[in-house]
Amino acid sequence: MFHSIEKKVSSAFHSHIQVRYGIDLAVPIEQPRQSDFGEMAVAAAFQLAKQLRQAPKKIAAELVAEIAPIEGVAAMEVAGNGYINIRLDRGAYGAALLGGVAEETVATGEKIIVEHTNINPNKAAHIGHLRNAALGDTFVRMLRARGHRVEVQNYIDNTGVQVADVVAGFHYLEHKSAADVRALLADPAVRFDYYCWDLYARTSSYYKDHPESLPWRSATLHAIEAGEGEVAEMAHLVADAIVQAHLATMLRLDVEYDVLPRESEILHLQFWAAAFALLKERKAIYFETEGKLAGCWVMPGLSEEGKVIVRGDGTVVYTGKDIAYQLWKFGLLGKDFYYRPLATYADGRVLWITTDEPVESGQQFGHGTRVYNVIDSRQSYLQDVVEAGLRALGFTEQAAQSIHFNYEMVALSPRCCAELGIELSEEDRKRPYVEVSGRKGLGVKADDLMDSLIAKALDEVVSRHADNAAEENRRVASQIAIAALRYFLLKYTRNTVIAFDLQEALSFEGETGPYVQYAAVRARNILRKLEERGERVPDFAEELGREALARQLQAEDFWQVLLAASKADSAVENAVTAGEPAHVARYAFQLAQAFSNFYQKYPIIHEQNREKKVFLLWMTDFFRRQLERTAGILGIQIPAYM
RNA sequence: GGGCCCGUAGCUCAGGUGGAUAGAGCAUCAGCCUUCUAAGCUGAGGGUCGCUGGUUCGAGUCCAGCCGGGCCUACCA
Repeated sequence: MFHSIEKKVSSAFHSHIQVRYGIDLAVPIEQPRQSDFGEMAVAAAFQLAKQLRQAPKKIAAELVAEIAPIEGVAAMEVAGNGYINIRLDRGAYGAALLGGVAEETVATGEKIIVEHTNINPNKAAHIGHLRNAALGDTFVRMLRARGHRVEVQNYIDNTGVQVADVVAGFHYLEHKSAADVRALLADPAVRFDYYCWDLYARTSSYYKDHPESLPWRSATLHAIEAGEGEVAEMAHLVADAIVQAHLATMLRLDVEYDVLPRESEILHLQFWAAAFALLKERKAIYFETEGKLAGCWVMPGLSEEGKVIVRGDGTVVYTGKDIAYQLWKFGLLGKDFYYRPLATYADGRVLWITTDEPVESGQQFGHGTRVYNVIDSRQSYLQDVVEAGLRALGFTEQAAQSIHFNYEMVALSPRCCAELGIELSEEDRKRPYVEVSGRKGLGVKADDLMDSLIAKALDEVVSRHADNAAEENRRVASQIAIAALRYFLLKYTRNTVIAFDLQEALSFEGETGPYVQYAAVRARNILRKLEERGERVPDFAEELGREALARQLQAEDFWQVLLAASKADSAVENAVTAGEPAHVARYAFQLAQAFSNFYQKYPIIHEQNREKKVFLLWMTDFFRRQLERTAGILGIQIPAYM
């Protein structure tokens, strides 16, 4: 609602300025500094002042006097040195909200692909992966809330070095066969993703201490790329099992996907071969014959020595396969995967996975017009290489639509490491924070963190609702824990390094997910209590006319609170434009805060005046809906009680 | 050496394309539960927006140069 008036005001000013002064000026709508200045502010007079060489104040006065009335706007006034403050017609605004005037969405034909999570399937997920998934999933929800068509892809790098290292660990260090790995998988006492977590760290450190063993890696990679034999079979076992573990972990956070494109198919279905041929043909890469990169295919330009795409031993680096994948996402490769269903989510949506066996699934994925790759900032260089690859192939438009949705890493503070019993080197102890490293086995596992959060939440829930069924309490505790975790991961803007702090992550008070949930639960309780007392929730449209609304909304408190609640669409739209899920989180918190205030200050059920009571109930209901919707965009559920 | 990012209250962080008196949470202190759930609310203290210049009517925000920190610059991702 607020958003559509904003747009109306902006375009009214834009066209008036165009006609009156012949200037094409984008007119942003600002928030006045103080709420008693009005609901919107326009600073266009300052911009015009430069071009017209007149005082801003004079121009502002002219604009206010000459512009035609705008629907929904009650008054405009010049303030300060040339601000134009705008006051809305409160009764009309309330009536429109009550009438449920539909918010227009931006339905374009565009298909947006968001790739996120993308964890190497060789070990349990850690806190850093959770940030990726929370950001990606929330951004998807934001886009969908604005009416965009979005496809969620989670790329599975099942033929890369990281999988190879775990397989090499099984094969060379533990002398295990495929049958042994199978037995391990079947053993209920073994948590396979945790087992691999340790094995991966062990193998990595073995390579470090015994560089002469590095040929193991190359041999393993070759075997995996060839796709045949014992080693390749082990790689499949490991990757498939870990993918299942990751999906389960992410599902705890309500993160779901549409399709899992796998790197093995990129190789087997000759995606890479096709991309390789294209890269060679268009001279985007060259074969190095001398120097230390002799024998490699190299893409020049981005760093001093160029980026190796094909190694001296003939295997492809991840970035090479990523170029092929990126081409496919845009439908530029002229090749396609086959798909088979992997799982069905609770709402009936099917998760598909790629396969190299020709099957007619009737599914089509890819062919996006815009692609967001949710990948941490450390990989900016690699993402630049992928983009440069597209450009070198002549796909400049698609290169421009390839968006690296980057974010800073999650790190651990030395204090946090101490609390978690993680030993640090002398050097690391002096740092402000230490990188999470799967290679070093250094990090907080996602499932462990969620378990701690749930245990803590359960304590709180049981202390308040000891009488409720244990199962109910567990469900509520889990919803609270997930809300706390998602909010914690989302409240930082993308380019802030999160120095993970256990105390802060475990907090359920202040600016947290549970605070938002609590406000929504209270709003629901009011409506529930009303019915428990034998009263009915009124027919708001019936009882609250425009005059009544105008009367009630004269109270500044009520008006401000309603205004805040009505800005959900505006907040989400701005957050989409900024590419910043943190903005939605902040809005949700502010909304909850406004309601908590309102709740504290005004008894609703006990209000004696009928009109006021109905009005307060309507406000409560409207708040509840907006809060639930916004929380939903953050992937936060509202528990039945708290 | 080159590229990207960060520096704002004791701590952790927000501060749309420059604009009105720099904000929030935590922590600290003082209050509020016989009244819709205290995971809450009210109030207080707390700031040289890293430093120095520049652009401008106006700079936390833009530009330059410093200082401090992080990441990348791999035939790992």
